[in-house]
Amino acid sequence: MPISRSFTRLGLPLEAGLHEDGRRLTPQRRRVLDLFESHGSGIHLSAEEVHHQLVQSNSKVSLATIYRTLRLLVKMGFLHELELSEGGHRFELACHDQPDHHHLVCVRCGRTEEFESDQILQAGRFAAEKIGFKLVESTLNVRAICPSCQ
Amino acid sequence: MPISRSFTRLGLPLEAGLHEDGRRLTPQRRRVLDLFESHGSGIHLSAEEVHHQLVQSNSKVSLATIYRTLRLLVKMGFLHELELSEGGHRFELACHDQPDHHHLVCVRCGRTEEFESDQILQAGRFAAEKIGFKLVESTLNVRAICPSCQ
DNA sequence: GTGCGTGCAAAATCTTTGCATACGC
DNA sequence: GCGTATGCAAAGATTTTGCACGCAC
Repeated sequence: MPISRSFTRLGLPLEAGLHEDGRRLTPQRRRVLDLFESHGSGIHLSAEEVHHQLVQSNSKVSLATIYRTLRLLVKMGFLHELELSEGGHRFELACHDQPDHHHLVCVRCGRTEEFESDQILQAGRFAAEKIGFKLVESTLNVRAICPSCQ
Repeated sequence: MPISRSFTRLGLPLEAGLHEDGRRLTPQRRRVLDLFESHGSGIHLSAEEVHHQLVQSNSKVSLATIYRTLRLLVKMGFLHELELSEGGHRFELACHDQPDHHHLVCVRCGRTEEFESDQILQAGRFAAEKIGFKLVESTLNVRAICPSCQ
C-alpha cells in the first residue's frame, strides 16, 4: 500500500529552500504552511487568524513568530500577500498552477471569489512592456455586488 | 479678465454633497481635498503624508481630523483608497475621466505608473457577471520591474 | 557546540474614539 | 443657538523588536 505523497509535495521545497539560506525547518514554520495547505488555495487569512487557528489545534506558536514566519514564507514565494483591504493584511497559499489569479469582492458582505483570465494577464503585460517594465505578477481586484446582496 | 474657474470645478460638488447630508464644509475638509486636487490624479498619499504636507503649508489640521476626513471623502467618492500595500493605506483623487485605472508598481524602487485598459474592464465585468456579481469597479495591480531597475 | 529561531514583553506604528470646545449653518 | 466638526489625549489595533533561552543542524 503506497504512502500518499500529496502532503509531502510541498514539504521538501520548504525544507530545501530554507536550508539553501542556512535557515531551519522548525515545527512552527511547518505548521503555518501546513495550515494554508490544508485549507487549499482559496483561503485568505490574517496573522491573527493564523495564530488563532493554530492555538485552537493545540499548536503552541507565538503571534510574533507568526508575523516573522508569514513574512518569510512570502519572501520565499510560498504565500502571497493580498491587497484587498479586508481589514489588515491577509495571506493566501501561492498556487503555482494559477500564478496570476484575480479577486472578486462583494462590497456589501465581503464574500470573495477567485478567477483567472489570460486576457487580463496579457493586457497587464502589454501595458507594462509599453513603458519598458517587466511584468512580475498581476492581480485584478474587482469590487462588485454579489447575487444575494443585490 | 475672466476669473479662472478650474479650481472651483470640484469645489461646489463638495459643498453641495456635504450639505445634502447635513454636514459642513470646514476649512480642514476643503484643505485636504485641495491638496489632492493640486497634486492631480496621479499622486498617492498616506494619512500621515497628507498631515505632514498640510502642516508644512501652515494649515493647522490634526491627524485625527485627517483620518476622519479621508474616510468621509472616500465615502463621498472624492477619493479612492488604494490597495497597493505601499506601506499603510494610501489615497488618490478619484478622477471621473478615468474611473477604472490600473497601477504598475516597480517591486524594487516603488515607482508607480498608471494606465487604463478597456480590455481589462471588460474581462473583469465578464468574470463578475458569470457568477452573478454586478461590477462596481476594478483595478489591476501589476507588480513589475521598471527600466532603471532591470 | 554553533548560531538561528522562538517566546515573551515592551516598543513602535497606525488608526480610532471620548469629550470639551469651536464654529458652520 | 443648534448640532456638527475639531483638537487633544488616551485607548485600541496591528506589527516589530530586544533579549535570553531552546533547539535544528
